[in-house]
Amino acid sequence: MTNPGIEAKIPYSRAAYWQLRSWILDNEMPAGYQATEQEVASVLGMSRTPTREAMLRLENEGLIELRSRHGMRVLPISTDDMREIYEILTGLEASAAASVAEKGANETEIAELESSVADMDQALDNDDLDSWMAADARFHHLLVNFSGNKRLASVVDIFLTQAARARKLTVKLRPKPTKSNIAHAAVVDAIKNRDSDNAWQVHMQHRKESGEMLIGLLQDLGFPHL
Amino acid sequence: MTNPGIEAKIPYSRAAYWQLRSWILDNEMPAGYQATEQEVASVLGMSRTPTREAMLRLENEGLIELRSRHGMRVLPISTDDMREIYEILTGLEASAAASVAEKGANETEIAELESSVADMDQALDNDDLDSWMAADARFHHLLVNFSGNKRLASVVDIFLTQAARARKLTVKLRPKPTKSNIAHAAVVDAIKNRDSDNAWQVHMQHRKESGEMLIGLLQDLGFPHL
DNA sequence: TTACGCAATAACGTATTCATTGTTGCATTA
DNA sequence: TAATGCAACAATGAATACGTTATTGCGTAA
Repeated sequence: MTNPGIEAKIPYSRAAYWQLRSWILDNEMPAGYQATEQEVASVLGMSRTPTREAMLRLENEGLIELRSRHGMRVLPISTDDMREIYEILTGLEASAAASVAEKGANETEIAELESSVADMDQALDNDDLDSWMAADARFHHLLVNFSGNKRLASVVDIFLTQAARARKLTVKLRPKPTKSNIAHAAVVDAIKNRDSDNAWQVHMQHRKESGEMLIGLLQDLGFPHL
Repeated sequence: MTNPGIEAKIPYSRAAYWQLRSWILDNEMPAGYQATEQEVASVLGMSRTPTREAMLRLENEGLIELRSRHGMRVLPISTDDMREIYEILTGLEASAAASVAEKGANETEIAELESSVADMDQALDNDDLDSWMAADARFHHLLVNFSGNKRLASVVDIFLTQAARARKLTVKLRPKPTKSNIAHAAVVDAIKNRDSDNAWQVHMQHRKESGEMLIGLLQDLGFPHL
């Protein structure tokens, strides 16, 4: 009735993928959660075929593990895993920052970046860590997208997703991320000045530090994994 | 009879994946090749189910595209694609080089790196570009593996694979890659000196240059894609 | 001749079926 | 009690079956 003709029918396999993904990221399927294909299929209300397809994709993206005869298992994230992930993100996002600075960003793009930095500042003033996390995510997202490199954006997204659960756990425990805001503002400045070396340098330093901070936190708090 | 008990039975889906992958990389299924699921399954001598699984994986890895009702299509690689891929490889491999230099490599590892550089030198003396390409690949492979970052190694591998066909096409046409050998040797030196900044710098510069050279070649030779 | 519409077809997405094989639990034995 | 062997079971990997729907080809009309 509504939307006559624009029936965007989503295939079951895709629906299964998004549903499982969101359950995992929301910790409704926490790290270590295990279930057979049939169990998952039943929960999703479909057959094993599209379920399997979704699980294969999630395995490729590093969120779950498939062990024959044991079904899927939601992967825990150890501090070593986080180290790997942050090393990758550091390299890739720094590339993106340099690339954006080199080719230059238009006014709209600059405005969007600045607006996300402003949101981060405001969130910090309000001690609103949820908003801060959202604005921070937006900044990183914009940055890699403005690089114009679709593959890069997609890889970064995959690893951000892998790290998402751990970040969610620690954001409340970390010191006020004042430095992050400053670093982001500096990256925007470098982009405005078309100074790609500086953009690279600043962003890399920022990612390195925040990665080390996060890993330190996880270790101190005794999260060997998850 | 032979190998009693150690029957390493490969699942059809995995066999299909490797078979298709090798056909694509060897250009037996050239860019643009198109076939339905049923056709591919018939060629592989199995049903659509494991075939489909293999195709999904190849799609995730960026080698083919799946279009409903049209089957799979081997993706062409345009110069823009190569630009994206090389930008990613530059960032990631430079990270790896820095990481290896920072944590240090043991004698065996150094020896392996040096041996691959030596092979590259020898291949160059003999004008044997196939051997050169193999030794070059080995160097890059060793480098990312010695970083100890499994995720990084695996992502690099995926993008190297995407670029493989284009590189194969151009290696015979490019100028003698003397600079590559020098750069690789310099990276090894930086690793030996535990100079991570230098390793980063040299490797990044090398990747940037060879990427630009390759893209220039593709453009000059009028390969808009493939 | 070109555009349009309809019917036949073919391909996919999903469900179901089936054989194979690893796992689990229990009974037996040292 | 702990270890071993066997039988029942359960989960997967693969094949097949089936309904839906986009595409293609042909005939008709402008």
